[in-house]
Amino acid sequence: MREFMSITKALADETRVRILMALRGGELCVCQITELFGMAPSTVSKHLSVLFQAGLVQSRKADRWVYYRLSGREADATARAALAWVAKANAQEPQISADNKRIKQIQKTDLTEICKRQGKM
Amino acid sequence: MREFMSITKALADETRVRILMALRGGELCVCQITELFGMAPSTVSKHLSVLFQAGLVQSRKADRWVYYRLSGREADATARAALAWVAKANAQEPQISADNKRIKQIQKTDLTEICKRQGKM
DNA sequence: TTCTCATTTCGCCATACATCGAAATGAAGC
DNA sequence: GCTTCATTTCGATGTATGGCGAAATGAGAA
Repeated sequence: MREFMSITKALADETRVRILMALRGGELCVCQITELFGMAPSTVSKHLSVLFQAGLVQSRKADRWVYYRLSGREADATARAALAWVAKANAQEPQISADNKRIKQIQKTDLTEICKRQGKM
Repeated sequence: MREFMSITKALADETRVRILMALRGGELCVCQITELFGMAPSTVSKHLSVLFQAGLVQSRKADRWVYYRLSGREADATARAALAWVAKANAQEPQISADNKRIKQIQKTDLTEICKRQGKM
């Protein structure tokens, strides 16, 4: 039950749901997600931590950046079902479409450039 | 998105999840649910209100009591999928089994008797 | 080792929410 | 119409959580 509640609590915040939907297009590094929401890096990091604790996302470190992606086979059936539910429910949401557009732009920018901007927060 | 978040927020409380699982055995009146959790009637009523706003449960008034049940065809696809996910994820939970046992006991007791006890809260 | 720098952790503040008791509601019976 | 009584609403309180900035972390470069 504890595990299940960690998932529902993770899903009970709009920013975290938007992060999950953003990751459907493939892995993103912390600074890219930070850029997408215009929030402080520490805030985004905390959100990612909550999603990770719930088993909904995985991370890998490469070069100077940490990349997050949706959990696949690593996740148990409940987490996978949650991800499927979230994906289906929000597929048509305007907010998500807007996010996806923005992500495409962000992905064209060099990571170093993005991180430089965030140094001032 | 607002609708979806109302569902995830409704699911982000253990008591509310237990209520949903309890209702899988059929409709229950407010005082029976109150008896199950040993909470104040006002607290249980608030929880049921949250579940109702999210479209996860329906209610009907009969005699002196209000009965709540899981939403069926009334609910949209997202809410129904949520209920299915919750049911599957918690089917084997010890806490839920214990609740189900307790409910069977409660259902043997007369509603008037249950409500009398709660008058003192 | 020392420096750099993306990320995380920590401390703080404001807001949201679970819970309770008391008062309001409103339907059924007298 | 008045009373009863299950439920809901209201108001207050403590706790949990989202947000930020500052400091800590830690891996790679110099």
